[in-house]
Amino acid sequence: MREPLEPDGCESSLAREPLAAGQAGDLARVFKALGDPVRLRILSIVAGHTGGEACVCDLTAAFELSQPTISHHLKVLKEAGLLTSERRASWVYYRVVPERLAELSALLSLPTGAVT
Amino acid sequence: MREPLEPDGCESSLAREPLAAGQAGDLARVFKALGDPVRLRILSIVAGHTGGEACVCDLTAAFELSQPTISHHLKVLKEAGLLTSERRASWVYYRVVPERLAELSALLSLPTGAVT
DNA sequence: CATCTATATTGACATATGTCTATGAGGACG
DNA sequence: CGTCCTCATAGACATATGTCAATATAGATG
Repeated sequence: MREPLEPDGCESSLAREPLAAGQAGDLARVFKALGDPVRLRILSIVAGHTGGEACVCDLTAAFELSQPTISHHLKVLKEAGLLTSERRASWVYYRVVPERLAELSALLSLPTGAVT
Repeated sequence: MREPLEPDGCESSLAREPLAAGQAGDLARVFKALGDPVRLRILSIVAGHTGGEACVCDLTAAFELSQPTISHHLKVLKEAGLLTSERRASWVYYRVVPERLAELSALLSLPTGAVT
């Protein structure tokens, strides 16, 4: 889940051609990771955090959920390629992967001059 | 699920400010709808179909899944505001809602000159 | 009206998912 | 070295989800 979501230089759009089953599976995993309110908020907090990163303690403080639950969501986001983590001393800092978001964003933007 | 995903003229980005719990819930429902390979392929087929629309028969033909299963996925996509349907004679035609995709696309595109 | 075709709904069932508690692992620090 | 502190993993459990077979609904057509 670290490689680009699409095979090649084709920078995509859902409408370009029928999504192959394989690509659809990879993509679905990423969107599924986004398909939870807590994970969306985590992503939003990390993205908006000063320095572009947030430690787990910042996140657990932002929710009324157990620390393991937050940890679980972070794992899902990381495995979807949406976050990276780095340990510094006792703390683990998470950052968003902007390229990943950009890929999704591009995929969802339909060609403006679509054939109608 | 037909209203815009964000309250106001704020055209968004995940990083702009911590996503409120309510917005996150609405958004998550939409991303969850995208979080299935079959639904992504359905969306792709409809988006890429001549005339911008496809009838259910086009879709059932494209998968090795039962007709009720396809119907179920269409319902999920429709309730997420990603598709609309229109009945003409015996057939029901589905179309993507480009505004909805555009909203998501905008939300996922981080501000380029992000504060680092 | 009877019937056929296209699509939707219902109910059932196996699997996936989100959450928790309990516990483990990695460093800091006395 | 023992003890905190921060974070991750494991296991359990209730609920959600994807799928199917069976059935219902809507419109066309004889």
